[in-house]
Amino acid sequence: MTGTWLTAEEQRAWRTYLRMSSLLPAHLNRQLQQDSGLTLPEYEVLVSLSEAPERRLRPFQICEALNWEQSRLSHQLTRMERRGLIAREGCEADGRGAFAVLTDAGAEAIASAAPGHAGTVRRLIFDRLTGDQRAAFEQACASIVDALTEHPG
Amino acid sequence: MTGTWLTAEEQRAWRTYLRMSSLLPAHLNRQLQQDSGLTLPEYEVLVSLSEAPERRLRPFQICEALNWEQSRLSHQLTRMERRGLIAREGCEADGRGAFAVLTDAGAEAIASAAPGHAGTVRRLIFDRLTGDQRAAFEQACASIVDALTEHPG
DNA sequence: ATAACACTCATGATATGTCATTTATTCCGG
DNA sequence: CCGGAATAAATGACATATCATGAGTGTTAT
Repeated sequence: MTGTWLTAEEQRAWRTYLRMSSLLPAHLNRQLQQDSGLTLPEYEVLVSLSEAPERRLRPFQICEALNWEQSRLSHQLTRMERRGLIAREGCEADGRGAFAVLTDAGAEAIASAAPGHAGTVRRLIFDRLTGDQRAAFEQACASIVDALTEHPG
Repeated sequence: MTGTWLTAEEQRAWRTYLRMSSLLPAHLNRQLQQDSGLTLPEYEVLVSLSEAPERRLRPFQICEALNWEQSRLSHQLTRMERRGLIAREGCEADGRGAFAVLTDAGAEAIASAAPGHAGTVRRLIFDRLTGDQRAAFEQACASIVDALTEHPG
């Protein structure tokens, strides 16, 4: 279906990407886990909340921000609530809704984890790319995101 | 730890990447699942085997090819064996070892899934990148892979 | 008003991934 | 040879992700 195969260059690029996409999250996850006891998904949720007004967001907003499935987030919030990183509150404006709120412990955790994580990202990635490369990389990622979000089907 | 934060441009690039890295595998996985009943991990294992001499590889070779953890592969092979996609055989040359062998059903599955998958990858990614962008993207991925594999620590 | 539909979120079952440990074998220095 | 270290692979316990579904609430057209 859909015609042609990938060219040799495309194949090579694609496999390089696959390799990277397998190694990078695993590495980041371990760095984070060892240095601060947080997992990468936890970190991402905490970042979202820490940047939100009043340290709180509706779950569906977190889903949009992170491009997660609703159910994944719900389970994740349950675990994070159990660990004291966030709390759940009801939403007065919308009876269906809820809020995920950053606890003090969560704020502390993200504050202490962020520098090490950011440093790792910078060292692994941005220190090794020229400005042009960084721009091209971002552009490529943006194109792919567009392709995935533009036509809903 | 490790000093400076990310610049605004780096942040933006990084978040774009994160967005892409969340959307792309999910999309590919669904396309594959719906069109051919295979999951992305299954597909990757089958590709490795289908390219190997005699359609067989030692598990540790698959791990190297895919950068997977050994235990993940072992569980995956168990599931794929149960589904009839691969078979396990002993290794005469090395008593500890084993072989994962592509079955006829596995070969059929990968053959029928590959064109659709490749087409999706091309359409989502390579059709939208100029040659320069593709090269820059590959280069960026390669740099990251280097960073992650060079110094074992 | 109210019925049909859409939205928000949670849950349970299942699939998948990770970590620590175990078993069996090979490799290598004495 | 032989004993200790390293390698190959599997396993069980647990963490996480996905899928299908359900319960409760809002929204809208008639």
